[in-house]
Amino acid sequence: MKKISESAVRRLSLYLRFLQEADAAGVETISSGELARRGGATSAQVRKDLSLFGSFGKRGTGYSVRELVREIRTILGLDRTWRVALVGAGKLGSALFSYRDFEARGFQIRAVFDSDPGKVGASWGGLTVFPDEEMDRILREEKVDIAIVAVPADAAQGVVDRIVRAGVRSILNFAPVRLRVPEAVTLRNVDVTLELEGLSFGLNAR
Amino acid sequence: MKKISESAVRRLSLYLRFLQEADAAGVETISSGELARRGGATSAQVRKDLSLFGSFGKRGTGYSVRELVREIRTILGLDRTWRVALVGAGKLGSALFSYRDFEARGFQIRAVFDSDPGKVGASWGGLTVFPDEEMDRILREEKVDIAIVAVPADAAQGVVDRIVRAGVRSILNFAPVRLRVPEAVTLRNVDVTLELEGLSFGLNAR
DNA sequence: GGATGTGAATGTCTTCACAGCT
DNA sequence: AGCTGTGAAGACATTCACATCC
Repeated sequence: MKKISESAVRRLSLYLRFLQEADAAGVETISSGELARRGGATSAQVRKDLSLFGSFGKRGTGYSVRELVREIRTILGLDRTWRVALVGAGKLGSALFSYRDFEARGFQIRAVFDSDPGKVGASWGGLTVFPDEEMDRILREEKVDIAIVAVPADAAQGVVDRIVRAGVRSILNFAPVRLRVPEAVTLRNVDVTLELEGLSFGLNAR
Repeated sequence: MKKISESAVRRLSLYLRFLQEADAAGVETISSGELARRGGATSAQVRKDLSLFGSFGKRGTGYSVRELVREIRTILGLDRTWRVALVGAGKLGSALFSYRDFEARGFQIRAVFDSDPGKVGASWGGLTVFPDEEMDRILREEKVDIAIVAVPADAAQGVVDRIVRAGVRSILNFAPVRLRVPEAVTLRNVDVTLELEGLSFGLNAR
């Protein structure tokens, strides 16, 4: 299969969001132009992105909203649920945990971990917070697909090493640090400081 | 001046992080190769990125860590403090507020807002949480440079419109929604759902 | 000798523009 | 006539490779 760029995947997610709104609003058909307007792209871009995966439109008419929703969900792997673990039960972890939009999109949090004995044993919406030492066992038992890392920067690499050893292949990291993972593991970073510094650059350059 | 890509700016931030660690560890000189290894790039990339802004190295030797830290800080606008407002005093807002690493990097939170009367009036580390209605006045009084939006998706566009009207030109948005802002305003998005969906795509494609 | 700075070459992503289908 | 699907062109970003300087 062709190599798909990260930005193309990101745009597909955005298209999907808008398409789901449109579907809920009863819209049946949509053109690449309309989709582009709301997805933050050009119409050619939309068509190119979709054409990477197939021919979903009708010439002269556009795309069936319903059908395109189904197609993109399949492409992105959102036609199933993913089993997620949250590592780090601090303020950020808590905010992520209670952000129930994930659940709605098929990301189920199955386990929560923390290294702080003061937090271990607490009950989080039916889940018990487990100590880091139990990670290997539980990640395997729960067949976790994706781990979210929300620990301080200096603890992140150790945590990630554990996660990798437990066989988890996808990691979303919130710690502001560059982590090393094996080739076979996919790592994404959400780095708020980096974003702020980007804004700083933009403000500075005027 | 040349146009600088967003990814180049992001890499500069990463280089800076490592350089500051190295500086703290007493390292005086560093080569593009070493910097690349830790910054997640190639040596040619490092040199190219830096050359966009000047010639900071010595041939045969490398770069002075101390000097390069100073240069990159200047380039990114981190040689000053930026005045930040936080809009949304929910769990995410609270997590961001207590994340004191921002402060250390020159991003000072000067005001907090929320639309919930139950939260308005609370004291957050010396700051009073103000109602949305006061945003226009306070953003101007406090000369806020950057607004962080941490409100639910359906409230985000309204909040952003207010922020823009108050003259703030840089916004970091955490709501999972595509916002419209005028050309002159810089908007960055941190969209956790999008990142998870990206990981889903990666897992799915095997 | 060793590492920078940078044109040239390569690779990747986006936009153009139009043939082809409905 | 209208809108998709897609090669070709163009823009942009990365990597190569080497002359240049410390």
